[in-house]
Amino acid sequence: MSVSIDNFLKNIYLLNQETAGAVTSSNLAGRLEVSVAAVTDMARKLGKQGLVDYKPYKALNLTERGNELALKIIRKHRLWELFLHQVLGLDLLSVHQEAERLEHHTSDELMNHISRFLGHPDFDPHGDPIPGIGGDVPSEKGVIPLTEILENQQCIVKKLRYRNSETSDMYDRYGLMTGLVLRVIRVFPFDGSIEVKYEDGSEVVLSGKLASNVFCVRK
Amino acid sequence: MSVSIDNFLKNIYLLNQETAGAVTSSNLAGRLEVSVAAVTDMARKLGKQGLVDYKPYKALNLTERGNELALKIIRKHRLWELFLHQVLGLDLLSVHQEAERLEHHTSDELMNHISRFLGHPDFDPHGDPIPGIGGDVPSEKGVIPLTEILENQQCIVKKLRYRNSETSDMYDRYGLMTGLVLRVIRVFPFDGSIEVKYEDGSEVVLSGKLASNVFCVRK
DNA sequence: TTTTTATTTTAAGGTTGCTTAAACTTGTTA
DNA sequence: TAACAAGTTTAAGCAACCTTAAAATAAAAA
Repeated sequence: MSVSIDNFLKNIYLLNQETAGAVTSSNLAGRLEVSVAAVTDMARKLGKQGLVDYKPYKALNLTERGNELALKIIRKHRLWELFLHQVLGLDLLSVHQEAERLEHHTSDELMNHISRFLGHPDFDPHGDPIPGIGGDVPSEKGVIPLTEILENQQCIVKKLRYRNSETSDMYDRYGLMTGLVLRVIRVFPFDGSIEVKYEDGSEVVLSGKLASNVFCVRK
Repeated sequence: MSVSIDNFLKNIYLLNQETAGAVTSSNLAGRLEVSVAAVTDMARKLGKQGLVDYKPYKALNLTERGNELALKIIRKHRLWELFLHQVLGLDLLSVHQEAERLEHHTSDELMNHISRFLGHPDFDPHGDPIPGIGGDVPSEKGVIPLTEILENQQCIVKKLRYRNSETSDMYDRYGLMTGLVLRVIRVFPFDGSIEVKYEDGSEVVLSGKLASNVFCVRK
């Protein structure tokens, strides 16, 4: 299984999750940073191999086998992230970049060693679920965007979406991290921004866009 | 830097060390498991890039820059080996196979984290020296083959050469590992085999060939 | 319904790292 | 010294994965 195929399958899966909609060639091409033609080629090829359900001009879907492979890669990615963060102390941004490469070059055996070392964890340091060996994805029941928390309710941050250099800076600026306890003070309908209070008593206003990427459970 | 180039440089370095002689295209081809023609191609290409000193029909040598790169890869390989063995408990054979892939996909930064985590070690679990960030190779002064130890002398095993499924089985069979203390009881000049005594009092005879791959320091 | 626009596919071609087979060097042997 | 054997290089070609540009299709607007 080549790195290209790995990434192709993985990103169909992720794109499907994130947008909850049809995965198009151009979406995927943008995400993989290759031409749309390259996506068509690969889709047809993996269609023949029974990993992707490919019909010309139609949305891309994984077959059951394709899904299994995608989950395997994602398992490796997220276990590496947690390991590098927890054991070696890498920051959340580096952790993603390293995992992005290591995930393709790690045997199932090594990954299981790492999983055992970590106590078979369910979530990575970004709050994303780590698929099990059998492909079962830990449930994120009750995890909702911060924007759905009502005024005066408390919640615990579970997940910060889309970690990249831009969002990472924002998260750091506001001290947002998984496990943080917040109370929603006010919601401003005007622009969707949300005023929250930290446990230490300090208060800040988060933009609606930022808040929609912060996921939490009600307390 | 591609995996192929990494491996090309690394194996010129290692072959040079091991045979202490000229590295030929066919030697290298055998080791890399590619055709001789592929080696010629790559040699010419890396010659142009200033990483290999290439002259047609002559032995292959690394330039200074090529040497630096080779040492960087070897550093990564050996740090991974030690880490996987010491921290995750993988056996010495798996450790090599995993490192063989991970070495090409690990950033310098991650490697430095691992090195720090391990306390900047000097030797990997096979007893091979781990090059430093600056490319300095820890000295193996006083490390000699077991065949050079005289009768009735004691020594400490420092290194078991050529770990593969064949040798590994032998090493396991005789309980040979780095750190082991041995006393040479008798040398049989007939076939070069050597009788040794373990610390627990048990005695075995090692073949001359096996003994020549066991390296140690006098005690 | 026809036309326009956006998206997708096809076609042709490039690069990398490999292959086999033929041609060529080199060094040794007769 | 001529010829041979071993080893090396060159030549031609292949597969994977990508590119750009032209052709085809689908979906939306007129």
